Amino acid sequence: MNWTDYESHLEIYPPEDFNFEECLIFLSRSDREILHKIKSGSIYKLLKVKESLILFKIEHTENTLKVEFPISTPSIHLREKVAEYIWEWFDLERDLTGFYQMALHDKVLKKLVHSYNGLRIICMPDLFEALVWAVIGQQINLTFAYTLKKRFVEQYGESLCFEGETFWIFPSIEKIALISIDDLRKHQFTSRKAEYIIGIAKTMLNGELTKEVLLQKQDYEQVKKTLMMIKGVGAWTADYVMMKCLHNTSSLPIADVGLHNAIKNLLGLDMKPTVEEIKEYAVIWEGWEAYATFYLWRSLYDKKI
DNA sequence: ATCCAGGAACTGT
DNA sequence: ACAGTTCATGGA
Repeated sequence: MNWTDYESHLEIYPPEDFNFEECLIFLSRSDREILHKIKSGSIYKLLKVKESLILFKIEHTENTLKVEFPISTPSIHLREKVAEYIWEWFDLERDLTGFYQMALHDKVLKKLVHSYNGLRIICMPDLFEALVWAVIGQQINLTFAYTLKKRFVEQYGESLCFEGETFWIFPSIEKIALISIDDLRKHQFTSRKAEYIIGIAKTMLNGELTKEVLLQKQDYEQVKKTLMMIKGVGAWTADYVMMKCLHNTSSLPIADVGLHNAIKNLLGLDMKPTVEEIKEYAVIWEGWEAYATFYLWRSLYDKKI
């Protein structure tokens, strides 16, 4: 992590090939997103660290991320936690050289890495949030998924008001472990989704599942298998979480409809590719499947047909 | 109206 | 292992 603490604010120094504008495009993809706000090119987010609510603002100038604290400046310990969160959020530890070299030889990715150079996987550092968001997104369109997430956060999350705006924290494991399926059904969650989400909260509350334990496992299949033992987590969700939360660049949510559509658009296919065809495209991606997927998802935001 | 959406579990073979 | 079925709801 490359940063400096200036007591009143922080400066974080991303790698050369980091594109803040691309981050903003991704973070602006839904007007129903309530876990951060974008205002005048700056990102605002509320974070909870050890019972402290911290509102921070990220500005970008000359490839430096300047982090300020509009409400009050937290302690040095918490400032470091904020820096760590941001470093992880934008996957700043990643060296993308290998990805870009590989992509030059790939007909699918070649144009994308040129257009979106510096785009990094926008992560979800919190495992519970990543799992719940993935379950919410299963088999429904993204717009509705964001609606469900908004209801979920506004009903069960913590919030804080500042200058007439409300900032939200994703609901805690403790809180969700105690609600009932019917509580979520009132918000148009299907009973199945409700059951999965509450089950995940209960499993994590018992300490049976933590990000640390998953990160300790080195073997890709072992991590995936562990995740898939959770009811409601299939192959797609496991890969999604490995990609967005565990920073596993080899994860490939191969059943993903967005991935299929992106390839179809990009190659001008008449029909969406089959899983077998995607496996063939993905051979060259080895080691960078997650980044290939993320760049393909990004391409979906360009061409609204 | 109709199709389908950033799927998963269950069932039967 | 593998394919078909069911679940449920809103978006376009």
